[in-house]
Amino acid sequence: MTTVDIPAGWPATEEEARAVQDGLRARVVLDEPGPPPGTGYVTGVDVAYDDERDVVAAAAVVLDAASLEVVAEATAVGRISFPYVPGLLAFREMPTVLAALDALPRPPGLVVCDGYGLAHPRRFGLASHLGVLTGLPTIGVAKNPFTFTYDDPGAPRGAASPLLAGDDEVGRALRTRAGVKPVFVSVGHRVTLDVACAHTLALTPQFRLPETTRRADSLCRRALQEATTTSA
DNA sequence: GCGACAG
DNA sequence: ATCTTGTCGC
Repeated sequence: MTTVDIPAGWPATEEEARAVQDGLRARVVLDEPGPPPGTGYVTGVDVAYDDERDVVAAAAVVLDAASLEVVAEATAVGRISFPYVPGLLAFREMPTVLAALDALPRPPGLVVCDGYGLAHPRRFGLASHLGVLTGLPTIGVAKNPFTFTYDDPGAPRGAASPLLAGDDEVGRALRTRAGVKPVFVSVGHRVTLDVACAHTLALTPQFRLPETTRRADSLCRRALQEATTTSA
């Protein structure tokens, strides 16, 4: 497990953070299909917080895309780098997530984020942000529709409907388990929405949320517990 | 101006 | 995100 410092020059205000998003947004690549689902590696990243102690823990878990077995994992802990502000989540998670990815013993392949990519007030959610900073293909799979609207997809697994920001399709509500609340998929970087949804379905053979985020979620919680329980 | 709002 | 055990149900 590695320890991270907040990068020098990290945005300190909402205004600065929004300016960073506006400056980076043009670097998002949307015309690449992305890695084919079911092959290579897929990595889940997630973060857990202890606001009381100002501690954040991130985890990156690499799965074999075909078997969904864990082949590598890494964690990082640091100080909370930004308050939670809807639309600025990336500034809260990025430094620690980047450190966890760096600590991985092998390339991550496609990265699956817990949150949004293109589906964002300025079309630059944390998945897009992470993709631009790392150059990796990324997607976002969120548990809530945020400020967007959608028609409920049909009940069967695989059913989907557009996630809308006004008239723009910024993502998709995707049913990963029959009769269960859908997840909300959006493109991050270097992946197509169709491919992002295909990956999401490949990663949810049994549960609503992708195996990648389930694995990363439990790992970062353990890392946080350890960092909080252990002295120092 | 007020409320809602990824994690 | 986080506070939080057992319990109802497939």
